[in-house]
Amino acid sequence: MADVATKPQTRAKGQETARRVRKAALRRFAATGYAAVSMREIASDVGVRPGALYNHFPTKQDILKDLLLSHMTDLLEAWETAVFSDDTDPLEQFVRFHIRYHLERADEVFISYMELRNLEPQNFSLVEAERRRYEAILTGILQKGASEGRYDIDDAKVTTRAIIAMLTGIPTWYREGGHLSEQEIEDLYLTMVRKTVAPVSVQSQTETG
Amino acid sequence: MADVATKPQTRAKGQETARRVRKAALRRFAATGYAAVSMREIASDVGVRPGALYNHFPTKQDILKDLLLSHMTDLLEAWETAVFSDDTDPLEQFVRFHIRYHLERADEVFISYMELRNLEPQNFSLVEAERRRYEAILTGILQKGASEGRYDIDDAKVTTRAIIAMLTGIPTWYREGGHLSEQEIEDLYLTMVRKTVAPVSVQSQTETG
DNA sequence: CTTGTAAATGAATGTACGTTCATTTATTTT
DNA sequence: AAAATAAATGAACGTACATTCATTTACAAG
Repeated sequence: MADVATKPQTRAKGQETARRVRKAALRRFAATGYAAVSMREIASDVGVRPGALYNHFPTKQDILKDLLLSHMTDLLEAWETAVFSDDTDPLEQFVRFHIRYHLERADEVFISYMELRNLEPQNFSLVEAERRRYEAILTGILQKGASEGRYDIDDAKVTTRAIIAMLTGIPTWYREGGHLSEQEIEDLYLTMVRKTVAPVSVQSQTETG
Repeated sequence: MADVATKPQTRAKGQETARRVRKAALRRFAATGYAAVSMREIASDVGVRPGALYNHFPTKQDILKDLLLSHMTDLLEAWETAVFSDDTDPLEQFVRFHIRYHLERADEVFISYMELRNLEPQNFSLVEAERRRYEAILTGILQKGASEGRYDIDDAKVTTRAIIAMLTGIPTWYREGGHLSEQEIEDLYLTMVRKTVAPVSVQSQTETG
């Protein structure tokens, strides 16, 4: 066996600590906000002295940047590697994927929205670029459907933001064990999203005046 | 003239200071978050020494509670006193009202969502109760429309949250002077909301598989 | 004019913060 | 076995924090 496979225990231990720092920081940031969390608290969660954190992250700000950026890149990678049966409506794929991914990562979603403003401008730009890439996926699906006459959309970018806001709001109120299953949530939202972009051809109007 | 109308200047000055404290705190909390704002910064904005703040608010926490609670009660009062032409679709009334009110108060909306977690449990409950009252307004409109066959809705509460999330997301990206006017935003979202709750009677399906 | 009171000051309290660093411990490399 | 390196420690750094309070200023009431 070549020495490629050897895993120096010291380095492995260090990476494990870094992982635990990310995990503890994520939970704390989501619970009370970036500014309200001290390095001492994170160190205490990890089981280490505060100074040890600086072997893994140069500053507190870098922990936040790491969390927000990797959330977006993980999201994009998950979409790119997700496998769907080819004959599924792309809009259905996107809606179900988005709901599932975000319900599994309530803390990441929360801090990605909340703590953007605590990023230094340069780090903010990095995260925003990834966010736009993600939105562009849905915009592309909508534009393709519209050009083929399957959807009726006034403004693809506004509709993208409306749909993503609608879907991303779910983790703020959904609780496991509530009266709706995750599957039911998916189905309800898929129906609403489909109606939002549906052709208005023969759709009845709801105005009274 | 009765002495009811007299305004002691000292007290008037104090109320003006309290108003300026709220205003400064609102802007700062929205910009960098509750925990990241110091009483010294607020005092500096107001043009006063830090100790003077305690003549108007017992603690920093009370400033936050004041802002979040009054945002919700102001919102409810604005809805209750809003006058619409009677023949307007209630759903249209609600959508236009919500968008207008929230676009005018981006900072209040932002901190009401962001800083809820920084409220002590008792204050949190007060604000949550008001939020539920507001959601109930839209739920009522949806249920009435559904019972009269004008809307087709699977779950009124889920639909309420979906619509409010969609609408409340607008201030996160809308900027005055952008390529869409506030009127155009209202119209675009009204169309999407109407379609979301429209009867599916003859609506075409968008599935491909 | 005196008394009362609301508002603001200026200084101080003790506490907690992010970060640094010389040193120690544990593991890997030569 | 020696040298190199990664990881963690423990103590310290200067700074900033929310809040308190005796005192002063400015206005109101009797």
